[in-house]
Amino acid sequence: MPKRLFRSFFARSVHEVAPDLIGATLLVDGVGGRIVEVEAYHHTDPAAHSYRGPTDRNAVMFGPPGYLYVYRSYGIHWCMNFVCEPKGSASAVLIRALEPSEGLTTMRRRRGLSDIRLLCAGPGRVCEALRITAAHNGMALDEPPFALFARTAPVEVTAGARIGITKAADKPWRYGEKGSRFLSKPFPSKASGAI
DNA sequence: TGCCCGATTAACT
DNA sequence: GTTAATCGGGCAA
Repeated sequence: MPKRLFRSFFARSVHEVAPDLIGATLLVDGVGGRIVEVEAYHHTDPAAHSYRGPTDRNAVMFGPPGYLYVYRSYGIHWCMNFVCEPKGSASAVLIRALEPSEGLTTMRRRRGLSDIRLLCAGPGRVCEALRITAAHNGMALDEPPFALFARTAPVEVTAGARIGITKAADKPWRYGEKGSRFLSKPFPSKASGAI
């Protein structure tokens, strides 16, 4: 049985946690898979929701690490983040893609498609497959319905520019499993390097 | 109060 | 490659 990850796992730099999450398994009510793509957001980062200080929406980011920050994207989708660093640092990791492994039938039904490669290939898609909504904002990641398990084998992690942002777009704070076919987009082979 | 725009996705041409 | 869908947050006035 893989080792469970608890909230203390997140109490360090978001740039350490983010690559360490690649290969970990995330389950919500027993449904989910291996994390293969994430992005790091730090409170000093102009692209981060926390950059301009606390508000009603981003309040969870300013709380303790190990909790879930969920926000509405483009008025349509939900996106989920894991809060990192000591309380008040307002840093978080955006979960961008999973390699589906548990509850495939459930995820296919929720997503309305059968192609396993598209079930969790993008932050909005992950939340639809795991049925994450604003109701999960502020919940602890080491308590039901959530379960996190450390990776069981070494993973080759690559980094690259984050997707869909205009500020600080040059920062290589997108991390993913090298060569995974479950990424939301491939990492440019030239601009990325193994860590 | 009004306006702009976004950590996206799917369906187009 | 391009664009519509869709709406709340954040800031200017």
